[in-house]
Amino acid sequence: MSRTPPHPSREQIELPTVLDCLSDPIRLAIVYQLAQQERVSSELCCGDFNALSGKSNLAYHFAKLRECGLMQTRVAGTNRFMRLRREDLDARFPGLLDAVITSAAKDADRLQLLPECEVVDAN
Amino acid sequence: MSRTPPHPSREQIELPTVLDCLSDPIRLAIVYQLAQQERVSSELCCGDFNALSGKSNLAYHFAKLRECGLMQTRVAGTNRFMRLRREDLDARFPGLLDAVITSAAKDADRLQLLPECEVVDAN
DNA sequence: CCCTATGTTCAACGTTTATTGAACTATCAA
DNA sequence: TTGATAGTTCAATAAACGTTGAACATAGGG
Repeated sequence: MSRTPPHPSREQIELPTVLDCLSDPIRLAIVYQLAQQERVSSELCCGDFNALSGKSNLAYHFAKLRECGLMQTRVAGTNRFMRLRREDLDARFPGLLDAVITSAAKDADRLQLLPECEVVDAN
Repeated sequence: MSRTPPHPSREQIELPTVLDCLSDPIRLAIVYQLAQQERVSSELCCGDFNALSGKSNLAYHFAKLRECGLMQTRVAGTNRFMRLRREDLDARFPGLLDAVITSAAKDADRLQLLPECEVVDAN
């Protein structure tokens, strides 16, 4: 349980897989929360998402997000820290991640996302 | 079989549903093809997608695309003409559709999309 | 060393999904 | 009216998906 799990290379990241990953409400909430955390340029660990679902269900969604290339997992002691693969995603699919985050932010209440911070555009 | 099928209103269009719809390779190809057609400001009918799959399978995907709000279906005689709901989508999710189309265009060969026209950015 | 905290893995389950072919409906043209 | 064309609907099937709880692995603190 201590080794870094496998990640796809930048070129292996596929559009349909990424979209499918983002289409699940729980995973979208995870990505949204990671995007908020980007502003503080820091990572989050599994426990920070406990509000979203049970531990084992979250582990399932974390694996999907990692395998599709949306996020990086770093193992540190008994914790796993994760962050968005912003650079790789922007290189492969320019503007996509930002459009998704912005759209999610607009619908934050409908999607039951944490308000967390102020949002760019009011509508 | 002659009445216009139901479409969601602009406000009823949901982000996860749209992303899920776009995550299927056949539906992504349909949307991509409709986006190419936008340049000629014209519509396409079901038969124009016969290269992608069988008729009944296409009808299934058309229904999904319509129900999630990605496209409009107009009935004319024995034909159904469709177009992207560009305005509604841009209003709800600014930049999202363009980012998806651009990303798909970059991966056109990998996604087995028709080359159709020239593409904005080479990479 | 034990105990606790953090996460993963596994088997089980019920649900949804994409795909098929056959049957059907509707429109148009001869 | 007959036939062809365009597309939908239905039932069936196999695969994938999300969720659960129990068992497991690992690391750190007393």
